[in-house]
Amino acid sequence: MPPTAADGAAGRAVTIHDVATLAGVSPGTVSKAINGRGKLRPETRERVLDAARRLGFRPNEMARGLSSGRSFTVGLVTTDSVGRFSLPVLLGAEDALGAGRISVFLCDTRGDQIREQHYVRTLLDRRIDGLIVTGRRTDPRPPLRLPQPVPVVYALGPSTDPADVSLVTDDAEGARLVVAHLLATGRRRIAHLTGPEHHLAASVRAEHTVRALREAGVELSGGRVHFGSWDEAWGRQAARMALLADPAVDALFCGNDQIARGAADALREAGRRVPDEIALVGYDNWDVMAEACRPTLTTVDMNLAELGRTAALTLMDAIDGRPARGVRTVPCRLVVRDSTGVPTAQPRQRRAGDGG
Amino acid sequence: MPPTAADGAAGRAVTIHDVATLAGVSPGTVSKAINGRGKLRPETRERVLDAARRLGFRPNEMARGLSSGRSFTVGLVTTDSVGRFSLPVLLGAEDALGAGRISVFLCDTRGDQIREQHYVRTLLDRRIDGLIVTGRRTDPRPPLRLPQPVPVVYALGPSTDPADVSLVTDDAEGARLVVAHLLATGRRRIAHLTGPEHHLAASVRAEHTVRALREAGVELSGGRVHFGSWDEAWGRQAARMALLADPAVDALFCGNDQIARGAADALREAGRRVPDEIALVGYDNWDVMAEACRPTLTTVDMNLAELGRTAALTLMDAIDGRPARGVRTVPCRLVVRDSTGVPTAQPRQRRAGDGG
DNA sequence: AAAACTGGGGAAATCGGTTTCCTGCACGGC
DNA sequence: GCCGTGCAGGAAACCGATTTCCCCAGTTTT
Repeated sequence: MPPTAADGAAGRAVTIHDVATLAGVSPGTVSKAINGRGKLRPETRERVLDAARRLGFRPNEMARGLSSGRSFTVGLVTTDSVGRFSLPVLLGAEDALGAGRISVFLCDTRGDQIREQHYVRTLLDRRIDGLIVTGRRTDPRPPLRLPQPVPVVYALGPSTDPADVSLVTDDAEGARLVVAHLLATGRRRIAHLTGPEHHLAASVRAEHTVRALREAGVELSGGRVHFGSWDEAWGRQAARMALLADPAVDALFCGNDQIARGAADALREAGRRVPDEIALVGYDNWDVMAEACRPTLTTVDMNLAELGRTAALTLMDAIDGRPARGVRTVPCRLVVRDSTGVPTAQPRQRRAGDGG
Repeated sequence: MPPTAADGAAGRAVTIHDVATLAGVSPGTVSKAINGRGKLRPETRERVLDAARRLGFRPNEMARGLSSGRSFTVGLVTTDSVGRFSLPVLLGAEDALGAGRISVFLCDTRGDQIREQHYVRTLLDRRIDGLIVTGRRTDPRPPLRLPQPVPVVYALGPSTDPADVSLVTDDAEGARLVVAHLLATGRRRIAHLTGPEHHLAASVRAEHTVRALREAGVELSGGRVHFGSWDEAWGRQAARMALLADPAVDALFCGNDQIARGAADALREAGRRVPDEIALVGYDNWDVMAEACRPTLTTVDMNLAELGRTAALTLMDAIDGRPARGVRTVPCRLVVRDSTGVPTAQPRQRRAGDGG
């Protein structure tokens, strides 16, 4: 007795052979009917498809992959645990790949080289069609050691090998956007508070901030960038330093949203009104920080999901025989909220009991 | 010419047949040698293994899965996008599964029923051995509609079907831990500020908070739970309400870390010193909130990674023929930081410039 | 010395599809 | 009426492993 659509727990899964029997044709013909290959009478094709439908036939992807040589799977390797930055990239990639009927193997190496190597072997054993590697932020990483050549795309953290293709955020553009916005809203004494100088993200943003200001004929408030760490405590401290260095400072551009939030607290405690007396800008558009900040925070969104999507598309191109190389940037965008409101404007949406 | 370990880009992958040829045996014998099955002379086995090593042979997992009927893969479906809570669960599960030589397909349904159904079909087509489903928080969800029976474990958000097995956090224990800690450190007028009443997490924690207090012969400060939303703005507002309702309140137990953080800000602005005059407790142990809070926040850690690991182990048991059923809780733990320091103690670690 | 074991390893079926090659049939042209 | 043509679909090889079955040689048993 051949399985039926309603066999449920009872029988084994429906195979192409069952469909062939029901339709009164050979398995090969079923394959052709389903995949639209070969020459078949429309009537036959319809009969086969109907049989497949009646049995609830779903082709075994492992068997299919075995003969076709393509598994329609890719590996998603996050070298440095999945975090706040890699997660959106991951999801963006998974989204785009899913649309391309490709399934995703998730591998979290927790920053362990041994584990990374192990995962790569495992993925190759499963005959993945390609690999996406996300690293930490923008700092480059050595390329994956691959026993066999496989299409790879690096996302977020680029490969040090220029022959590889990498997708990164455009921190230079982000800094320029912020500076342009601050200048356009009338700020002239702009300070920059950011993370550790040895982080590429911090140094690149700082460099382009200074450059953009200089091109506009403006000098950095306080004369130097305040490098520190990425947390709120540093934001509070750095804001106080900036006020001390230049009491007339009228804007703080922070290297991330946490620093900005710390700065917001320090400014409030120092009695400086944001945005009336001083504007505040963050980076990352991390909703819980940007929305909880008082006032809500103007910040740069790096479009990480878009970066992930682009990485997936780039990978699919490479799998289809159109490889790419080099480092490519994904545009970011400025998200304007209350912390850079036009200075003369009154604070908007002052919620009951939400005293600044 | 058979492929060698160093064939790299040139040739096709090394197959069991290549190994057989090099070792001078049949493919079947190679399989036995590698998997430790059948009867082989030690000398033959060694010769085969050596040949495999020399060629860098790695068995094709798709072929292996086809004959064995097991794919050694599982699907990880997050019904409601991957977020702050589901991510640690995911990673914990992936960790445990990886240790069991099982690879993980990641599927993010973004809360879309259609997409969920699509993913389930796709995963079944790939002949996954089992499924883990993570939902949003503790609120139950209808079970997955499965065309074929497959082992499933629900994590974080339980299934409404008691025949399924679900793993959830132990919110009752969390509330009891907090109350016990507050009472033990001498607090007696304890208020509870939390999220929307219709969220199970909020109502369960509230219920057990009240119950634990009552069992200790203490009434809730203000006489009622302050339900609201999960954000900082509500935390600020609710804290002010709690102070108004009971000016002598000496502890605020908050339903999550964001509410607690908002409360911390409101308390500071109201001139109440934490923890000297009033203790503050959060829930979730979300590091960026708990560590950035002034003072650092005592909170409940739900052990979400552990929950994910347990879900994976439960699933592997089910796959091996030992199914489970019912809702199981994973113990949580209290993380004590400065916000509940013994009232008489001086604030510790007063960092330079970090005025409270 | 014949019969019965036993250990070692090969041949071939199998998993579930895909794809190539080939055949049978109907049709058209001469 | 015969031959070439083309269409529809079948047979079988193949993808890369696993596993059963079987055979052969050497050893033990009677």
